[in-house]
Amino acid sequence: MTLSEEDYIKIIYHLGKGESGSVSTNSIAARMETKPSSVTDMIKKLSEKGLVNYKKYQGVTLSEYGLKIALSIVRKHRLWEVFLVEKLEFSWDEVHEVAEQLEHIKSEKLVDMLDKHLGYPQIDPHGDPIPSKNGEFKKSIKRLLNEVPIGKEGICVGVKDSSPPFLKFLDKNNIALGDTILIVDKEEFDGSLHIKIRDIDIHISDQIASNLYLRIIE
Amino acid sequence: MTLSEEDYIKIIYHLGKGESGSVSTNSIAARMETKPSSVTDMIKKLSEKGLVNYKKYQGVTLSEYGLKIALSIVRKHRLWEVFLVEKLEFSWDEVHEVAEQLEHIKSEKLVDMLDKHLGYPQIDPHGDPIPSKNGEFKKSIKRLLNEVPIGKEGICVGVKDSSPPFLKFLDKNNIALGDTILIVDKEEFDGSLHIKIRDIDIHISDQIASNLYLRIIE
DNA sequence: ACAAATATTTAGTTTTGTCTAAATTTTAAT
DNA sequence: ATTAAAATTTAGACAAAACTAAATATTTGT
Repeated sequence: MTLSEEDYIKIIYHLGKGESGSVSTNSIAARMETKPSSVTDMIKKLSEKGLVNYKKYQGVTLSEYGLKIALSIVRKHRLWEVFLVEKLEFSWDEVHEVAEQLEHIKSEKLVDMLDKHLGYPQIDPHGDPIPSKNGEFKKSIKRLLNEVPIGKEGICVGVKDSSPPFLKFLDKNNIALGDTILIVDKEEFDGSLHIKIRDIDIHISDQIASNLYLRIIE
Repeated sequence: MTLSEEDYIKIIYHLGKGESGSVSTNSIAARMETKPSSVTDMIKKLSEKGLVNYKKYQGVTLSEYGLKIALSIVRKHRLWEVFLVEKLEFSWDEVHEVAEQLEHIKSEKLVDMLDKHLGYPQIDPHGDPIPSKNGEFKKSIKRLLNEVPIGKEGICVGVKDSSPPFLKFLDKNNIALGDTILIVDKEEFDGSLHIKIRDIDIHISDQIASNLYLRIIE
């Protein structure tokens, strides 16, 4: 698989999730920032290699084999994103471009060991689920932090209240988009939460918790 | 810089260290596993871009700019090797192929943060020094472990005694080529050493220490 | 010094992934 | 149901990086 082929497969995968069935030449061209004629050429090649199902003028879908490849690329991309945020202090919005490069590195052992090193994460800093080695997916849902059950962990993916004081609070407490948050305990009395973030325990009020969105696994 | 150009620059750098002055077309071709005619083509391109000094039939040397690029690639390669061994449990002999790919990832922040994450290592798992961000090099020397001064650290790069019992001993104590070893203390009484390896303190006899080679910085 | 051996370069192709321009098919509108 | 618009494909070309075969330079052995 060349770099370019992998990019096409990944894009067809992402566009295909829109559930409209098959993916159009034009939409691929737009995402690849290339011309439709180039896309046609590449699709033919991918089709000959058995990675996609293609009928002229009818758009394209991933074959079973193509889907497997796509999932392995997505897996790599998201694991690297976790690595960049958790280990190298990248912020949520800086990771994509670099992960885009790292996802093409070819080494099964590298991916396995990276997965282990990161503690087998199931979700990336954008809250998207990470496919397992054999391509299985957990579904993820978005919840306000105060609605997440005790013991669950999730990724911080957004705020309900975006007022400067609230954002300042988050900043002061070192809570950023992309951070993993574990709900350690909840006080019955006032609904306040004990959470663990970057291995540090902090205590936050229900008011804060009801303005932070987490993405959690099912 | 394309991938291929980077490979050429790196190879010219390594061959050039042989101090014969300029690097021959043939030697580059051998290392690149390509044909001399292809090398000539590429050298012309690199020369036009100001990365190398080239006169027909006279071989090639890196320009100042080319050297800067080469050092940055070497730096990346060796930092990734440290990462693979220290963080992902790769062994000394598994890292090269993967680092060969990782060295081409383009992100200044990635390299800086990786360097920080690894604790600014000065030497890679093969005992070769890692150029600093601005291309400076420490010289490295090979020493028997029992000749390394207290407080120094080095990389395990070889054994003097390669008998099965000795190798078995190393294995049992989790000492492998590529491991970083810190000399914590030496017992005056019997010359035995307290060393730290992978964050674990162990105590080894002088007999062991006099059969293990470390590579240390200056 | 000069022929033979070796090293290097040139010339002309190939492959990959792209492009433009033109042709064709599908979709949408009336 | 036609036709205009949009989407897609074909045909022909190009740049990068490689190749083969042939030509040219350099080095070496005597």
